[in-house]
Amino acid sequence: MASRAKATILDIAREAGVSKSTVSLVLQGSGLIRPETAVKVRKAIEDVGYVYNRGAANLRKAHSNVIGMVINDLTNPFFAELAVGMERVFQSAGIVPFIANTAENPVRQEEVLKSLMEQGVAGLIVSPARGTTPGAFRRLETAGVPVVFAMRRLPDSRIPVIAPDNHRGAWLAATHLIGKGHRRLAFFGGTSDLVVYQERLGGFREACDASGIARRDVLVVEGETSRRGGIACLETALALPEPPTAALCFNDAVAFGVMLALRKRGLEPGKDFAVVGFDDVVEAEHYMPALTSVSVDTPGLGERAAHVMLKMIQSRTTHAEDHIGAVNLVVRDSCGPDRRTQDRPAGIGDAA
Amino acid sequence: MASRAKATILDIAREAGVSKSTVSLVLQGSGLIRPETAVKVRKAIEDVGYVYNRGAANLRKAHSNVIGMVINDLTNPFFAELAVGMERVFQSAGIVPFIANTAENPVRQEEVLKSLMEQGVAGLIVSPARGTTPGAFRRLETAGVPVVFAMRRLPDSRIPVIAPDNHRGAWLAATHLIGKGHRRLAFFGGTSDLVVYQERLGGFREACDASGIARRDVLVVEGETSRRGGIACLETALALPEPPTAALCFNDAVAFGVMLALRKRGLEPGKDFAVVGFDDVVEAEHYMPALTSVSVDTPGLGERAAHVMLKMIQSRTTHAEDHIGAVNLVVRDSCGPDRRTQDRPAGIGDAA
DNA sequence: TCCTATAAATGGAACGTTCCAATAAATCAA
DNA sequence: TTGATTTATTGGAACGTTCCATTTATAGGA
Repeated sequence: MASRAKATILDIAREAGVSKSTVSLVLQGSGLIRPETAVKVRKAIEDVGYVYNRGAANLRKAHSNVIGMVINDLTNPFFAELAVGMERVFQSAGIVPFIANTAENPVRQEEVLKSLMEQGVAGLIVSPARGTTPGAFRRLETAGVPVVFAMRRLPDSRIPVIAPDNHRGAWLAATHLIGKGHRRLAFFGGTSDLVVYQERLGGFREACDASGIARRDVLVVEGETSRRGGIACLETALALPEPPTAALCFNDAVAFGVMLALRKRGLEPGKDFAVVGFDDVVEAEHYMPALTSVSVDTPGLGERAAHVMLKMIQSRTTHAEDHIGAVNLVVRDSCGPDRRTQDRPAGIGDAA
Repeated sequence: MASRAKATILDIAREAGVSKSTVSLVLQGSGLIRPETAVKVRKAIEDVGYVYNRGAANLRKAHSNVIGMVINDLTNPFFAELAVGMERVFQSAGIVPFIANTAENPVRQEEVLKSLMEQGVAGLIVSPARGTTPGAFRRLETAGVPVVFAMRRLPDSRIPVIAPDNHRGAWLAATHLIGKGHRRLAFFGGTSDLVVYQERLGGFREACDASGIARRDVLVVEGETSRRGGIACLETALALPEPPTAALCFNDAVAFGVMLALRKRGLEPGKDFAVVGFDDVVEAEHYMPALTSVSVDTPGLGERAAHVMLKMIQSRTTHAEDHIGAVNLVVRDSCGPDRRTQDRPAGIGDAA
């Protein structure tokens, strides 16, 4: 029924009896056209079922209004929370961010970035996949497209980063565990090729060292940053002759896996083994037992990243300051005291 | 450092000493050009740091290669699973789907659809937000853009739908509950403006009627399709003089909320109150207790939707057959028998 | 040798928009 | 009235590609 060939501004112009330039002006909301003319044009736009062709417009205009969001794991609810924060600020700027998933695969990431660039994005917010090569963002840089890293960073790059204070978060968590009387600790999940991993492990180690925990009493098990990874980590740890009694997990997904694996073995998370997560996703509060976790204000970081992006686009620069978000430990039920401490009658102020 | 103005095929042509047409041919992988020439051109492409301008190309070409995916709730892991299925098939077709979130907001959805259309998408896979007006997709239709609905449908539209057999799934779940001896049942969550809701509630009702459960013994509580909605539903139900002993929930998120609220009241899900979910997201298996849920093969539906989309684009049609996916009930630990039945010594084959 | 067939490469028009410079119409100052 | 100024509107060139119709080079057949 509808006219087959799609309508252009020329069709609108004919319909409204004005020139294409006038239509263009109306489309851009220019104040130069007479209100009555604008009304007439807008009516014609409706009548012909016009769809604006942004591709054509971008041919002339300097900037598009598309912002891409490249994330490494869509199934991790953490990133959904991050995305929601960003969307809040982009929405009020009249921008619709497009989300693309790389599924932690650098090759896929390459494709995604290429596709986004070809689309002419105005900017990119990226949480790089693990194993991303240093040169992966070279092209973006030479093209002058503003890029912001969220949550993760690349070893030597000059791209601005929005991330939580990983070092401090891990330090907080470890200190808490030690304060509960634990003396053999573990760090579960993640891989050393991630900068975040280094930071979190660093904070963890620092707290252990400061409290005089011997190096041989801290166990580090690398693994996938997922529930499955957590399960695997716990299995490895408990197979050891002298297993740890508490663990800080790389993120909440890992922690959930650990709790699951504990249950499968008939152990009670929090009582028989203490576990702390990282990120504090909304599920953490609702788990059984509720997960103690390092809260990073995820939507807040998303908002911040979006703001930085907007500012970069506006000032047509490709640089910006890093932003390290404050963290704090949310203590819930997943980490009680060390069993050995617990066996003795515990007095008030029973410190480690 | 990099040449400021971005390179075009003309720059490549100059660099390689050929015509722009030749470059274009190489870009499209045409077999018409001599291999040595192709190599020369490809080198030039690298040298000038060229980025393909898809907007310009789409001006001439009939179809773009962008497919949009519009989902109503990014934070529901269910949709992440759906997206993952789709991505699998699109990836092998060399397509990067762009995901956009509407957050269950029809106004936002309007913006998202508009933006995607302006971008010149080749097709759209949509899970419409609740409260979507019937005319919301009119524009898409007149523009001849292929659209597929996933999971949700609109009352009177002719747009093809990929969805699970909601009626049967709910029927299965209700029958299971009744078989466990429950006589006062509830349906929690969702709102009647959703077609899916009608279908699921319909299957539920049918099973109740068939088993001779009186209408006044089935309670229907509408609510948000989220954890929070589930909490609210349970509160309402338990405030009643004769509360139900079991509930089928609109989806797993609601079920999680219900279990949570039960715990808060000191009740044990599965023992004191039976709950069944819908969708069977991966978390269901890992919950405490593990959630009995209607499995719909989410990634499979995603794949199917993507295939249908691809076929529609290829055959440049805007119609396709609906696809109703098989479902089955995965029985786990969240629904034991009715307490009253349980109080009596239960014999083998203790049927309802 | 010339003609024809095939292979490879090319120029130019078109796609739908924006933006500049130019025009036309309306208003004002003298 | 005339010229200057302001307000609305407009034609045309440009943006970076594709694709058609040509041209040019290469080879084969007589």
